[in-house]
Amino acid sequence: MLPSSVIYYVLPRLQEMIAYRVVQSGECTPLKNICGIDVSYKDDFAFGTAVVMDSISFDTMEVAESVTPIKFPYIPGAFILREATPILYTMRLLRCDFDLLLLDGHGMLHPRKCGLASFVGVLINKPTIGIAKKLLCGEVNSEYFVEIDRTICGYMHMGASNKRIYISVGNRISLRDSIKLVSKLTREGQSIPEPLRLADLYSKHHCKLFCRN
DNA sequence: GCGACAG
DNA sequence: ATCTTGTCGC
Repeated sequence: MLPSSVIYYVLPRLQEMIAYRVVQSGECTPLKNICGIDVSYKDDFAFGTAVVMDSISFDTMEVAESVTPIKFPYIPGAFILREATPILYTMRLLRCDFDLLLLDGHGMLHPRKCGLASFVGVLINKPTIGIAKKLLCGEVNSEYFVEIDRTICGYMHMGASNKRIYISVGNRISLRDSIKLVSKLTREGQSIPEPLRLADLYSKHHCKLFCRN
């Protein structure tokens, strides 16, 4: 089992170092191939699914799936311990390239400005956006921006059926562009951007199929 | 000390 | 996240 000193001292220092590398702005180049990765869990295994989709046509370009052993428990604020490895492993299986990665969890909307999307974004040095269903920290202001210590770190987006999601910069993109892209990539009647919604759907499906044998 | 706490 | 049947609602 993981020593608590790693969770309470080593990991936070690593997160602060990674947060320092986060770039909160992006280039003007069009983001064509969008990747969404999500992970489901069953017993001792993590089932990761990556979906790459064309941002204009919404055509699925590629799907990759992986099964890896679960190494860590879920600890709020230390989510990267549990989910980063399955995500990186699944991403490695992709044959086609992508311009933007969407992840289930926060980016810089995090106590140490380094949630899952920022951690992975800095590691792979690509644009990433964090999309979470619940707040880990911060307060929503009157304009739906989420503040930590009076600094804007994210945005609360109202999806279909009054379902809300919290958007934050992962890496190499602005919050403004993140909000725009999430809206653009979300289908009518849905609240989660399509690549992530499919990744979630497929990973749960893969998980159930796998466990029936 | 107590409660809150991404998936 | 996952464990789980029927059930309330658009």
